[in-house]
Amino acid sequence: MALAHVILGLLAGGERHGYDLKRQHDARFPLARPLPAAQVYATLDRLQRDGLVAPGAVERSGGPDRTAYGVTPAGRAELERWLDDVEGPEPFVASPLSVKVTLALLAAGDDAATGYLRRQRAAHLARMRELTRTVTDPGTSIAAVLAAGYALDHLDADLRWIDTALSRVSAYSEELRS
Amino acid sequence: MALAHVILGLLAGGERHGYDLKRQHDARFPLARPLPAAQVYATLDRLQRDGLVAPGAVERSGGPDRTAYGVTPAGRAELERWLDDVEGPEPFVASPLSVKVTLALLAAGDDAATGYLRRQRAAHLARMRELTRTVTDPGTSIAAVLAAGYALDHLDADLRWIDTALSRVSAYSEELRS
DNA sequence: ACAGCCATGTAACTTGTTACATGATTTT
DNA sequence: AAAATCATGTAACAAGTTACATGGCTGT
Repeated sequence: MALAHVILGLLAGGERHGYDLKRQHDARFPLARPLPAAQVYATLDRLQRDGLVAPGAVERSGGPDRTAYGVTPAGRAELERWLDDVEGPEPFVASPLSVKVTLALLAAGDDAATGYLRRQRAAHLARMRELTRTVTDPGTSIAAVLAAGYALDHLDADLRWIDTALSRVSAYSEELRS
Repeated sequence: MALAHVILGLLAGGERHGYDLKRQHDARFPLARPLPAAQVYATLDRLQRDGLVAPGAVERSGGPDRTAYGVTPAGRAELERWLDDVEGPEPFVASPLSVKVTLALLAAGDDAATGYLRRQRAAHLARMRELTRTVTDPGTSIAAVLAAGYALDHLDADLRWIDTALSRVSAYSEELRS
């Protein structure tokens, strides 16, 4: 229910209609994938079904009717609960990188896994150069700087992992084969 | 189609039946969430529909029939394509952390966002202590060490982000309100 | 005898994705 | 006049999750 909470949060400031929510989202999260409008309407339907939002004012001006939605008391309670909750201790760890390396080792051998790690390393470095440009550009908003910084830190974490993985490929490969 | 590729990879070593794939998965990815068996059968159905796997030998021994599946040539090609592909340049960045902080700022103000960041920081540190125990335990398999190391690096990246975010809450808050 | 794992599957449901239809307004 | 964007929605589909039904085998 990730998107549902985002929409609740955006509605907390007052009633808004569907497309407006899409615009708010795209403005607030500049480096995130633009939200497909269709998903907003679908999510609003579910939120209304669950009693967390309710339709309010309807604006009729030329084009199609614009129905604004507002957060109900139950919705406000749910939003508060979610905001208070720390992002789960994540009891499980499954990284896309290690999954791919493991399967490359199993299905195609050490060389394939090593090659993959090296290519991934290069791709990460290229992406990091791009993001660094974004961060250092003085015209970038704080929201975009924070988002890009987050991505940079995590790409760097990936790089560290890639290097330890490279140094252990042969030992890991042996373990898998046993 | 994440799980589909995992299953293709596990089948690359030879025919296996559904439950065996679940066991393989859980053994290969020790810190990942155990794979619900039902999902294996559903995914095998889709893979068969798409011509990437084909049913092979059927073992009939006491219990229910065990149908083993094998990778077709098309499946092998798809697996190779996927293994060669580096994990996308991820053109979009949306971090659960920054989403929550942004919404906390919008919906509940600076104090709520700051409080959330501090609580999240404490939760991360606790989780990192746990994972460090796993990594340093000499009995841990290489697979588990790699998985835990990955998680540790990324929790550390989160911590760095949390600290920069804490130092910019008020500036960010102003930007959002403008 | 009973608990628990092995093994297969069905059904219902939730979230997210894509493509499409419709038509108005705004910009070039 | 054409193209882009505003704005709403439907329909079909993909992927993952949970609960359940069924029955055999294994260990205590």
